Amino acid sequence: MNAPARTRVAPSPTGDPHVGTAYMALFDKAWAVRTGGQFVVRIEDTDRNRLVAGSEQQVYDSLRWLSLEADESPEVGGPYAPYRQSERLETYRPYVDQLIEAGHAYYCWCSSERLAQMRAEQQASKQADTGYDRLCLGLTRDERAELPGFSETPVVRMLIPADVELSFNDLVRGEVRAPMPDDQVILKADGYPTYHLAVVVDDHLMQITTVVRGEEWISSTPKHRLLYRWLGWQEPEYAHMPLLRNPDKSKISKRKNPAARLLWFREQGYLPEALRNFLQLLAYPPAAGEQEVSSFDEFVADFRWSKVSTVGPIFDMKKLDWLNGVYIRALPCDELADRIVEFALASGQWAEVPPAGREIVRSATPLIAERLVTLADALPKIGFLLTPDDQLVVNPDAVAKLGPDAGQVLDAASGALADLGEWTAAAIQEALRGALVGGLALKPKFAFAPVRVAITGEQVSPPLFESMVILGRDSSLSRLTSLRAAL
RNA sequence: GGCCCCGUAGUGUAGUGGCCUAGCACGCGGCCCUCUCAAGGCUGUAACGGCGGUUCGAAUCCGCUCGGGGCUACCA
Repeated sequence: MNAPARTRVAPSPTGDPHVGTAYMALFDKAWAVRTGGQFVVRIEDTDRNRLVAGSEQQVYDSLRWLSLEADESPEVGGPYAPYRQSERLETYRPYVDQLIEAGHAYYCWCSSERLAQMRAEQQASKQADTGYDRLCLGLTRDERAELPGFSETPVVRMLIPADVELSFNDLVRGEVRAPMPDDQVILKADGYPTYHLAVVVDDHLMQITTVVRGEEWISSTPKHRLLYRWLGWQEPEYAHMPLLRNPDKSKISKRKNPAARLLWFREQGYLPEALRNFLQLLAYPPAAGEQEVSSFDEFVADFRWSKVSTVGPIFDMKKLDWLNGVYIRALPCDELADRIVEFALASGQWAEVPPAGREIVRSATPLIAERLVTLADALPKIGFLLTPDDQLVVNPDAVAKLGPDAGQVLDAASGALADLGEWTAAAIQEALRGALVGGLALKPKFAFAPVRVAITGEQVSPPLFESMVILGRDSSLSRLTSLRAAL
């Protein structure tokens, strides 16, 4: 058994929460729960230029929506607060000074213009190593000021030794080699730390034992390990997850893929448990004989890092649709009905719950549960039940496809139903079968089509007889009559 | 350009030298069921990027090659 792990997800509040945040959080949380540890949310807001108001709250809301609540976060607090990097600024500075004093870091006054020019030249000359050229290394401010490309406010850079260790062990991939780093900036001119410094200091101070992050960080890991060593701290374990992809195989992005926005799934009417299962599947394929549909508890019970995939998966929406259907069908009908109502309100399908709306949704949900892909599909399917008879819109295409005997069928149906003793699905079916299939010698498929169009306005609908029960006898007869008159 | 990660059907994958004439799921096609559409049942389709090794034997090991991705910021 493993020691209790502390894991963390560290989103940047730079817009709508990214689906990758939930993806990482799922694996973070799974490992924390598995080992009896804690899952922490830390907000990485050191990039002041890209901050977006409200984005942080959306992170908490969407993680809660997915049942991936943090044990510690800026929202709920915790023993290692503050959990927001912008509130930890004074925390980082002493370590920077310590590194400078020890000769592991140095000031750099190069202007961004000079840096850009240097990079361009390196590109043009197709030089092998493209890192910072160390112009400022060993110089005082005044010495450096004599040289071109000077900027008054310095940054602090790491002094990467030539023998930096490039290999490390990864929980998912085993032994991994990373590229040679350059003299990375760790403290920006505005006094904010870069990710590299902040992540190491915070992870250490917050006692994070297992760093779960995207594959794109593999190349930065040697820098982080160097900082741990210089600061005399114990390193965490690393788990680099495969990157989610767009259909064109590039790293998933909001520009190319609406599903890169975590909120998109909620807006589309996906169930959080289905999305959670889907995200799990992307990086944690079932072994032979195992099920794809699995709960979070089952996921946790079985969890092993070695089972995590190393290949970046492309989002397969068809699979998500299928999974969502599986979860919808597994929900108790009353709960599904409540979620449909909730979704209708949240999405704007309904401004408010119409009279009898909730009851109608409840009684109609059993009829449509197995016909739904998302919650968004529900209301359109039962709109005819929520519409007053005189406002029912009958689709002209549906009418056009009816046979020439439609009028006769409707008359016979009305006749059979007018004096029906009990208004139940079974009784309605029996009466209509007798009158149409038996009486008019029609095939069931053609016998019921005109009735369906009259009742629902469409060619395709939830089960007809059950729908008529919900609608009631008066409405049903009135609709049969209206279509008869309109033919 | 340099370094790193990855490469099984349309998609996600199982597979760690013989059990693989390559399994599963989604998708797609067919049939059954059936008041439409779904759901469900049965069934079909389709893949080891390429080339060389190692071996009695390779999807599995090695080399090269091709392809995709990532990093190469005072972004994370």
